Order: sequence, then structure tokens, then C-alpha cells
Amino acid sequence: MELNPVARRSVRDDVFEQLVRNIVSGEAGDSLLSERQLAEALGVSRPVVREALQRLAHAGLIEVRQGGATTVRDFRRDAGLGVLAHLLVHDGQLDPSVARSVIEARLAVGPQIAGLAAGRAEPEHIGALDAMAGELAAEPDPVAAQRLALEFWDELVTAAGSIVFRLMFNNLRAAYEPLLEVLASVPGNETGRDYRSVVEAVRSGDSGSAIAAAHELLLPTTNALLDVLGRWENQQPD
Amino acid sequence: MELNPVARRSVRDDVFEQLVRNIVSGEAGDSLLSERQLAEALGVSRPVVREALQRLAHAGLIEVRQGGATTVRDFRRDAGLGVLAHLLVHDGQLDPSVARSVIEARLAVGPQIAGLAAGRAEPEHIGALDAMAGELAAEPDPVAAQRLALEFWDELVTAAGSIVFRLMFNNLRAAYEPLLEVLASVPGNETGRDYRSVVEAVRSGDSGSAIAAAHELLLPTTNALLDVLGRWENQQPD
DNA sequence: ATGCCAGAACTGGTCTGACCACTTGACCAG
DNA sequence: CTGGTCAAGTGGTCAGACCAGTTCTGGCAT
Repeated sequence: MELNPVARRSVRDDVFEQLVRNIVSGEAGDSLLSERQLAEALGVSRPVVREALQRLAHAGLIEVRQGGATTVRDFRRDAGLGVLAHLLVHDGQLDPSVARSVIEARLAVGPQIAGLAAGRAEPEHIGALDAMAGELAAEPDPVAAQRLALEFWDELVTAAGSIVFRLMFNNLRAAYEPLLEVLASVPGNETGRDYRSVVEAVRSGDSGSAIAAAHELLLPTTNALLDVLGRWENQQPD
Repeated sequence: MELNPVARRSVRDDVFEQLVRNIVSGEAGDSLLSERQLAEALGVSRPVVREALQRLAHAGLIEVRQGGATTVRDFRRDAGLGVLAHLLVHDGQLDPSVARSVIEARLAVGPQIAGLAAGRAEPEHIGALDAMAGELAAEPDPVAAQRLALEFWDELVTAAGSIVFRLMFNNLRAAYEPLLEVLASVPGNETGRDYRSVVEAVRSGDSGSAIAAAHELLLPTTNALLDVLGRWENQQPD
């Protein structure tokens, strides 16, 4: 008997989700219904609608002007990484082009993080990384291994000591995490050995070899993921 | 006669800004005043406070639980790139450690973007990039040159065709742009020639040489900026 | 004295209805 | 065609109320 935390979907979160769906599938420049109309259509009060609209505006998805209509913005030009999670699983199913981009970015950014970490990781970070690499090598369950891998990267970002990469990672992780179980089923996944080579490179302090090690770690899984994605895309042309 | 759009600071934006300031300088786990207390203290109504709190919660800066107190979260662990702008200019003055991180990230990420662009830039993008590089070489005003450089990178990100890097760039740009005039005064700034070498590398389609060209373009200004930052940090120990 | 539990007193969540500030568009006078 | 006026619609803000969940506290039973 498995128990999960009760999904306490508050009214405003529900409204927010619905509006996001409608907006990312809409055209830039479209006008939304007025707050009062939305409130009536959704069966909620205006303050609730307003709070949701505030969040959307803050995220760069809509533009709201007093007196005028609220319009949809071009999220490619105006939104930030925060919307990535919403773009990735659009309407309950994965958007392959966004997924491809995420995988690409992982391959491009991951090694840079390793390179920074090599320059300034403290002994305590290296110890933690070492332990995690060991656990990863021993973990038989693919889902648990994926989770551990995320923790490993988390620690590596911390060791890199860059607030920008830290925040970037948080966004990517938020988008990545819901898909964790799906990703665990993709063949050609990480092996424990490779993680240790990254740790070694970081420990050595040589930024170049850390970049190379991380790249070598990520490349095979990147190819595997892109491969699966390509097949899934052909098999199920949207 | 120069006319600028009237800065219409709405009440809720003001409240939001004030709360952000108080939160990023607070300790994780601290409790905020209750909504009613905040409303009274700020002299506004509760809905206004709530809308601001919603945005803060959405950004990952606070955690709000019904019935319990609203608490400050650890933005390093929980926030996304969207808060970068707020961290960078904290209390109206620049945070050097955050600035350092931004400059570092620029050096790390910029070349990756160029590398992706080399793989898939359309002729129209290359044309636009070429024109921009030409303008950059001819622009005498440093502020205008900075602005053009941003446009150049914007176009390059578009050419790279990666939604993740696109959104990432939007966040970085939002943080970067307010400082544009300050940055223009830093000696050792970009020259037009280097931009053209990036365009050439992208045109050639060779990802490796595009990465190298972009790195070569960014490295001197990165060092100049870090140098200025270091001196400014020593001169004015916070 | 101790442990527990009901309830008071918070907290945020939602609703209602009102009024203000602003934009838009239509209409009208010049 | 210009400019002004006005009405209708939009978002912005407010007040007060009540619901829902949490936290603390005081008094009860043990």
C-alpha cells in the first residue's frame, strides 16, 4: 500500500495551470478575456484570477496594462527559464523539441560546471562527491540512480560556487525531475565508473580535464536520449 | 528634447520590491509578518500584499502554508534564474560576488551558444549577424556598442535554435541590461573585429572553431571586468 | 505532576461588491 | 480632418466578511 501526499491543488494553482496551457498554445498578441469574464468562466472570484495573472505577468507570459486588454506575449522573447517546466510537459505530454533542447543544454552546460568546480571545490565537497559516485556505482535501481545522479550534479553545482549556475540548475532540475522515471527507462544510462572520473578530475584541480571527463560522462547518455527522442518523434508525429 | 515613457510604479510592484529586498537579506527560515500585518505596515490592502506574496512564492523565495506562518526559503536552493536580477543589484548597489558569477557564466555559456549556432544557423541569421558585427565595428559610442553587442548575442541565441538557451539568455539579459551603462565604461571592451571572427566560424559550420572564436572574443573582456571588479571590491570592502 | 486534548487565537484562502484610474472608441463640434 | 467630450470597458485598489487549516494554551483526566 503506497501513500502519496495529498495533492492539495488550491484554486489559484488550478487557475494558473489552466491559463498557462491556454497561453503557451496561443499566439503572441492574442487578447485574453477580461478578469471579470475569466472569473465567471472559471467559476472563481476575481482576486483569484488576478493572483494567477500576476504570476503569469511576472513570468513574462502575458502583458497586462491598466485600461487595456491583457495580451499574450512571445514567451520565446520575453519569458525566463522558469517557464521551461511548463513548456516541457505541455498538456500532459512531453514536447520533443523542448526535450531535445534540454538534453543539448545538459551536455553543453554540465561540463562547464565541472570545470568551475575543479577550480574551487573544497575538500568537503569532493568528499561528498566521492561518496555519491560510490553510491551511484552500487545502485541497481535505475530510478534511484537517476535521483542520485541529480544529487550528484546538485553537489557539483554547489562545489562550483557560482550563483548563476546554481539558479540555472534549479530551473533545469525542476523541469527534469517530473520526467525522472521516464528517463530511467531509457537504455544506455550512466554508469558509476564515469562519475568517479569526474570526481578525480575535479580533485586534481585541472579545469580542462574536468570539462573533458564530464563531457565524456554525458555524451553517451545524451546520444541515447536523443536517439530515443528521435524514434519517439517519428513513431508519433504530432 | 528626449522623452521617456513615464515610470508608472504601481503599488503592488513597490510592495514586491520592498519584500524582495527584505527577503534576500534575510535568513532562510525566518518568518514574515502576517499578510494583515504587512498590509497595515505598508499602508495597503491585503489583496495587494497577497499578489506580491504570490509572485515571491512562485519565484521560490518564500514558502506559504495555509494556517502557518510564511517563511523565507533558501533562494540558493529553491529559486530560479529569474531572481538573478534582484540579487545582482541588491539595495541599489551591485553585489560583487554575484557580478563575478555572471561574468564567469557569460564566458562559459557564450561559446556553447556559438557552438550550437554553428551547427544550425540559417543563412538569414548569418546575414543578420554579419550586419551587426559590421555595425559593432563602426560604433564609436561605448554604450551603443554594448547595446549592439546584446543584440548580437540575442541573434546568436536565436540562430542556435535552443529554447533552453533562449530562456536562459533572457534571464541573463534582464539582469545585465540595467548595468549596461556602467559596463560600457570599463576599459578593455570588445572590438568589432572579434565579432566578425565569430560570425565566420558560425558560417563555416564548424562548432569547435565557433566555440573557440567566441571564447577568444569573451576572454579579454572577462578578464577586464573581473579585474575591475576585484579592485572595486578591495577598494570598498563591504 | 504528567500527559493529552479541546478550543481559542492565530495563520492563509476565498468571496463579494464597491470605487478609482486608465484606455479605447464613438460621437460631435469646430 | 482635427480636436474635444463622453460613455463603456479594462485593470488597480480597497474594505470587510467568512472559510480552512495550523499553532498554542489552558484545563481536564489520569
